[in-house]
Amino acid sequence: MGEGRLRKEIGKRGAFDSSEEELLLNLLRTHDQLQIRFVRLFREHGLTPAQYNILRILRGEGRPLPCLEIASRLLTIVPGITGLIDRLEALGLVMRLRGDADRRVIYVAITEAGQERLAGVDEPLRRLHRELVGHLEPGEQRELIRLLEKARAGRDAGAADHDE
Amino acid sequence: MGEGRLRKEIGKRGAFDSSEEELLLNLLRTHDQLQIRFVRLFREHGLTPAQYNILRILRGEGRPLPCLEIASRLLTIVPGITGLIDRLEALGLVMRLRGDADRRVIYVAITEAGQERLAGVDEPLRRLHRELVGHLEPGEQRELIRLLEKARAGRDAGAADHDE
DNA sequence: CCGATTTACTCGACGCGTAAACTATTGATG
DNA sequence: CATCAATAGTTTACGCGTCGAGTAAATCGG
Repeated sequence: MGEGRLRKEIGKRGAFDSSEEELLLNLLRTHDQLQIRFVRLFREHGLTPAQYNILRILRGEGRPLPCLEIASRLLTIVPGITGLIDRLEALGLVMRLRGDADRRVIYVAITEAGQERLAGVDEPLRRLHRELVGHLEPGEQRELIRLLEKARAGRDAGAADHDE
Repeated sequence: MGEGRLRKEIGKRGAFDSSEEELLLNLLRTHDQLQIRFVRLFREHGLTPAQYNILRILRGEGRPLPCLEIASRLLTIVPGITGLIDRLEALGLVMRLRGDADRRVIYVAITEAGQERLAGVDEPLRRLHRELVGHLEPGEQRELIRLLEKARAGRDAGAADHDE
């Protein structure tokens, strides 16, 4: 039954080539389903996931950040940032500040409206978190976290500690 | 200790709100890192992930499929299919066949070139699968699969039909 | 001080996911 | 047969990730 379910969902013909493949397809599939829920929630609050992430980073940092700093934390490639900031600025949720020391840098700051928008998302988001994975036992959650971290460590193990 | 690492990567300020949040962020983050590798591999073969998935579905099924049938297996919303098929057709990897019985239906068939393109990806993809998660013990892989399925089942299971 | 390089960011183009509205064909109903 | 609803697929519009190329400000060699 472990393999029958995903195979049916994806519409594959034969068995999985390997347990690695089954695992990765499960991971991708799970992500997709979760993502759909997050997208919906953010949309209800007039935000996209990318916009939410930027606001979240700015709030977390507590000070304006350069565009490139934001980009590096998003794992997103640089050029996309401009448009994202454009839209957030048009929504009045962030503002651009030109740097004094280095005038090449443009700092992005979250506005009051941005803070409020974010605050409105906090509680529904917590509820969604519980809805999505709250049915896993605490021990299962820890184990899942451990396995995911181990999976990721396989790739960047040696590089993990060179912090950013 | 398991929480220090992701927090540093994402650039969060405080601790996680909950283990649910930590779990979900780990999942999203893991997916992103894996996805980067898949995208690269497919690009080396002149394909995008979406294009690969369509070819894979067609090969797996072994017969032409209607557009909507493909869309339903991709978890992708319908309209995107048109453009995907357009590009695959332009690349000569699939072709459209008008249905005899029902002339509304357009069947999509994989071509010889499509089969060959796909065959060229098979082995590198298997290698990538092993590289990405091959360092997990077989037991860990099974457990991870089980936990991911359980995580997904929380959503699908009872609530699948009331589909908000 | 002038020109070349570097840094930080922007612009244009393409692929794709999503939603809303449209066309074409089919099947049911009168 | 005429018409209307449902179905298959497309078009259009927008947001976003990605790539390649471009611009403005700082920095460095002369």
